[in-house]
Amino acid sequence: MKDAKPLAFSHHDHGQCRRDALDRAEREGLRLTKWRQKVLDLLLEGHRSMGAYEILDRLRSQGVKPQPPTAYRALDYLVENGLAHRIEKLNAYVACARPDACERAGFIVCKLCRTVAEIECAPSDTGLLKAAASSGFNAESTVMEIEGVCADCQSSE
Amino acid sequence: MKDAKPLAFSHHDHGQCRRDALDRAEREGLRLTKWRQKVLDLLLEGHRSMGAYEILDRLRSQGVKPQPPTAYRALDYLVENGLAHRIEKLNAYVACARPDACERAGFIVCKLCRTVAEIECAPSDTGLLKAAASSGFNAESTVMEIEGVCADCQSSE
DNA sequence: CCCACATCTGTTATAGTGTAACAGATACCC
DNA sequence: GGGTATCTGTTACACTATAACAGATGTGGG
Repeated sequence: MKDAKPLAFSHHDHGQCRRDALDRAEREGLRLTKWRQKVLDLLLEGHRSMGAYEILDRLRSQGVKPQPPTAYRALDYLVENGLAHRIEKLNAYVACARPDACERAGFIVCKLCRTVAEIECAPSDTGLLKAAASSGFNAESTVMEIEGVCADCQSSE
Repeated sequence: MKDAKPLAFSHHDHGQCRRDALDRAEREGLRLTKWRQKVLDLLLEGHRSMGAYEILDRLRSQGVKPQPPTAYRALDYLVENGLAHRIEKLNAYVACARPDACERAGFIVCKLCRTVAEIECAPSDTGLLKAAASSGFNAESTVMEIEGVCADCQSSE
């Protein structure tokens, strides 16, 4: 069964996640400038989502002093180009974990540790889309998130 | 076909929507205090979502001068008790349009006029839930939203 | 009735999230 | 090498949301 254990919540070769993301950026000729690279690096540390101001703090602890727009610009670019996703429930951002299928992504979000598992959702998962289409609605983006508490956080409560 | 035309995007007896919501509040013995009543009334004017500060402005134009916590308290109560929903994509709130089935609700959200159609999503719509359960994740809430432009706003662009 | 308790309201202040606007620097391409 | 597009730095501000505490109101039991 596919996705029996969402990646984020099981042990895996995370270095591979990182390489996949960087490979993809190169294949698609994306311009990873200084800030974009730094922000992506932070997000790729794991499958934990980070708020824009947490990212800013981390950048500042590296000796540079960027302002909020710097972080938001980098995040906007990464999201627009599929290297990251925004988690609406948390007002936070997470690296894309499925460069191959980052459209139709759904997210399992632990509200305690902010870890995010990215799941590929089949088109049939979105009865909403049919209802939208039937009324002439032009769909542009979808949000599918489940929020709760992951197994690790449950056992350490 | 059910939901062939989402309610919010078609002409309908909106008075009935309003009565359904108020009936439900009474059946469940919910305490609709002054502010909760006022805020619910505003949301029930239509199927348009409103931000907390838009609600505040509307309340203030009625002669009273509530502060932000007043609006947020009323909204929190309405959401917790199923009389309203929060739309994450818009940081906004909308009256519940399906008092009979407001769990498992999904939303079709016009980003221009902020109208929101509420759709009942079958359990099968959430392959995410299976993936979550398989990793011992304890799901507490779900977000399902499609954002785009409704037929009306497309034709008047 | 009236007391005790829970709930709701009023108020101040502040935290957290996100953008507008504009000037200056850098990369890219012909 | 010059013109264009893109990216960066900076200031200031807008929007969203909550903490904390005092006071008012409602509710049920004796």
